Formats: sequence, C-alpha cells, structure tokens
Amino acid sequence: MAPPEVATAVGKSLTGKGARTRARILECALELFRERGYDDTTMRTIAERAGVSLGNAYYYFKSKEHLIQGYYARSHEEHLAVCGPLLEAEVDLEARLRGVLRAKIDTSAEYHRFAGVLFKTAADPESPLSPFSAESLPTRRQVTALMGEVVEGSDVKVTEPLAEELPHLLWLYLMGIILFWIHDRSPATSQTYRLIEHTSSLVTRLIKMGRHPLLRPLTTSTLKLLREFRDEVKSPATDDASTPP
Amino acid sequence: MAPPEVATAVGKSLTGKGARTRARILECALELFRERGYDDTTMRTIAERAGVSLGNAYYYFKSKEHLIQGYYARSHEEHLAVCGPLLEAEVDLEARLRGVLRAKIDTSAEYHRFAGVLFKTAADPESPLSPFSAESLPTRRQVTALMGEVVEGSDVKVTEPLAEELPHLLWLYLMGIILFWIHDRSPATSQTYRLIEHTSSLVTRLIKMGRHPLLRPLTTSTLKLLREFRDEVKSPATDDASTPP
DNA sequence: CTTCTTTGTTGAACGTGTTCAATTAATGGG
DNA sequence: CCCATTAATTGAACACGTTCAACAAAGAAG
Repeated sequence: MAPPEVATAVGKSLTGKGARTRARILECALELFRERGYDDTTMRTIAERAGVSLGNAYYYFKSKEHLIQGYYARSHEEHLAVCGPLLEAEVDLEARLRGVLRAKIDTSAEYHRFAGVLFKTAADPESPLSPFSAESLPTRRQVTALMGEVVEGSDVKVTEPLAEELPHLLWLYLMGIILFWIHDRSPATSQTYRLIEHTSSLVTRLIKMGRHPLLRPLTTSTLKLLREFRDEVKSPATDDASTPP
Repeated sequence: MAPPEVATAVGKSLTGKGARTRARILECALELFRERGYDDTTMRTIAERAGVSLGNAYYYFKSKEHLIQGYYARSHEEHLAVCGPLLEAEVDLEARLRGVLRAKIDTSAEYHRFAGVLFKTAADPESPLSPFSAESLPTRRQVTALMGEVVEGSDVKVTEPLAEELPHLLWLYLMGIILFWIHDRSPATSQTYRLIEHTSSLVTRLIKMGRHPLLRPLTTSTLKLLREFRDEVKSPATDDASTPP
C-alpha cells in the first residue's frame, strides 16, 4: 500500500513537487489567517504570497474552507504530541483529564482569533469539516482513543458498561470546552482555563460515583441512550468526495 | 414610548409602507429558502420575487444572514403560541418538558432543510445571530422564562439553589436537542423525537433526584459553576449595531 | 405652492469565491 | 529522441454578496 500522502482537490496522491507546492500554499494561508483573520484573507492573497496563480490554489484545495482542514490536522497532531509525555508522567485521573484539555487550548491559542469562523464552518452538517462528518471520523476516533487512554492509564478503575462509553462522553466534553473557548473573550481566554479547572474536577467526581448503587438506574439509562444514539448521527451523503469525470 | 416596530438595516423604525415592503421581502425570502434552500437562494432572486431592486432589499436587511433573524423571530413566536395551551393543560413535569421540546421541533420542521446553514451562521460568535449574542438576549430570556414556567407549573417542587439555575440548564438542553435535530438525517427527523422521549425522562429523573443528600456536594458544585460562568460568555462588542455616519 | 428633510428606491460597480478551457511542464514507453 | 499521457499551472470569466452615489416620493415648515 502507498504511503499516506496528502490528497489534492481532485483526489490524487502527490509526491515531490506537487506536495511542496501544496504545503507552501497551506503554510501561507495559515500565516495569513493568523495575521488578519479568515474573512480578511483572500484566496488571491494566499495565491500571491505562495507565488502561484489563483487557479493553482484551487487545484490543491477544493475550496477556501478546505484550507481549514489543514489547520485541523496540524492542531490535532500537535495536541497528540503534547499529550504523550503528559500521560506518561501522571496517574491521577483529574490531572490527566485537565492536562489533555489544557493542552488542546494551549495548542490552539494562536488561532483563537479566527476560531469563530472555524467553528462556523464546522457547525454545518453538510460540511466535511463538521466534527460529526464522515470525513473527520479518523480524527474523532483518535481523540476518543486518547480519552480512553486518559481513563485507562489512571489510578481509577472504571467498570465495563461505563468504560465503553466514557471516551465518547469525554470527547463530547472536550467539544463543549472548545465551544466555550470560541466564545471566550476574556484576556488570554483565562475563563476557559478556569472552566477546565472546575469541570475536570466535577467530571472526575462523577466518574468515581458512577458505580454507586443509588445512581445505578440513571447510569444505566444514560449509557443505554448513548449506545443507541452515538452512531445515529452518521453523516448522510458526502457524495462529492470523489468527482468522477 | 413608540410601539415596538421592526427595525430597518439603518436602525430606524418603520410604519406603513416601509413595513409592508420589509415584510414582503422577508416573506419571499423564507419562501425561497424553503423551496430551494439558503445557498441556492440569491439576494437578486429574493428582490425580484418581492418586486424590489437589489439595493432595496439591503435597505431593509443589512445582509443575507439578517434575513435569518426574521425566521428566528417567527419560529420563536410560533413556539410560544403552541406552548401556551400545552402548559395550561398539563402538570406532569416530564410531559410538560417533552411537549415544549416537541413543539420546537414541530414548528421548525418546515425549515429543517436549511437548518444547517442556519446553525452555521448562528455558531459564529461574532454573528448577531449567535444564541449567545447580545442581540438574541431578549429571545433567550423568553425561552428561559418558558423553561421556568415548565418547572414551576408542574407538580414537582424544586427548591431554591436549583430553582434559579434550572431554567438556564433547560435552555442549554434545548440547544443540544436542536443541535442533534440539525444533524438528524432520519426520515421526518424521527430520531430527534426519540431522543426527546428518552432524555426528557432522564432529565426529569435527575431533577427529582437533585435534593438527594448523596448528590448534594455534586449539585452544589455544579450550581456554583453555572452561576459563575453563565453570564461570562457575554458577547464582546456587537459594535456595528448602530452605524453612526 | 416652495423648500427642506426624511424615507424609500434604484442600478451600476466592486471584491471575492469558484470554475474552466487552454497551456505548459514532467514522465514514461517505443 | 519523440511522442503520448498525466500532472501542474495559468488567466480570464462568472455569479453572487455587498456598497454607494444618486434619484424619487412623501411629509413638514414657512
């Protein structure tokens, strides 16, 4: 099988020159996004800075929105890289959870400025950038796995019915934090960090209480609900993934 | 004080002719949105069907997105109208909650097709259409009040620390349901109705358990958190509300 | 009625995302 | 080396959202 090369707008794989051009375009785009935000960055400007023609930018990126996917991929990798050592050094569940959440915000800080537009496009269920879309399933899986590691590598033992769903719940929790972060206008998004502080404690306590007999019926219903609905929101079409000529 | 007339794009009030033109434009816009969706509806088409010039449409609506606010207002009124009789006839908390949620989905059904774009623009924190924005505060307050009525008019007595925050929590719950609905691709969004069925039961049980001594510390922390953060996400600027010449 | 101000309306123009037929490099087989 | 096929690249064109200077209609003031 071929090495996992980046895909072009037309669905072909790239090696050598093409890949370099593509990377250059993405680089300039993200640079400009940071400098002046998403809306004030023109495809023409991106092309110009990258030293290519306008049409050429569209050869590598199907649309302006698709440039955002480049950001996602990068941010995600960075997050994983930071979390690795963190999860090796810590066993306390709350600390692990807090660390992973903080890391996500830390690595995204530079892009907080255009996070709004980012989320805006991500919110559209038709968009391949939606966190629920089929196209972002691989990334979602990785993050869910990361959350699983957060729990499993900790000193808290989680029994089976919860254990299966918990990673998905924590993924959802992370999404909520990001949603808050996007709307956070406090200096250096300090409110988000405070929110992480408080909620991670709360969530940890909830997890530890999960086994309590009094909560049993509630926990059971909730888990049943999750299992049932988790995969119902599967993306509908994404029919334009490959464009047969 | 003047009667609460609709506002134009330039912030003036309207009476008579202007109001009629504005209403006609909105009418045609929503009609077209239903017919062919948001993206495939052109401002030029809207203007044409409404029998006005392109520029004139922009005299009454600052942007294409602002037409969506017209939809919001209408949908919201409809929801309130349906909920009124419903809340008078029912005292069971779960039934009341379920009814209000169902009503929201029912009244929105016609627009499910372009709900994605709708949510997309709403998700942008800079947008005045964001449910968290200052511009939608009045509507949010009304829905929160509605949720308060759901609880207060029921046969379940909720004591004070929870009572204050519960309406806001239920508002958030409604937002979650809407988010699911937007992504729901099942026929007639039946999955959303099932989700309402299940979660309303779950939420009701949670409310009833709120007072239990075992959960006390958790409830307290959660409520403290909510009080602290609820109004932190206050919209930042909305500086372009009035355009001083 | 005339004049001034406010309100309503127009059509042309601009900028931007996107598409596409055409053109030039790169690659590989004979 | 030449040719054919694919990969890259171009620039012009299109459609749409949005802006704006200008104009018309409607009231208000004298």
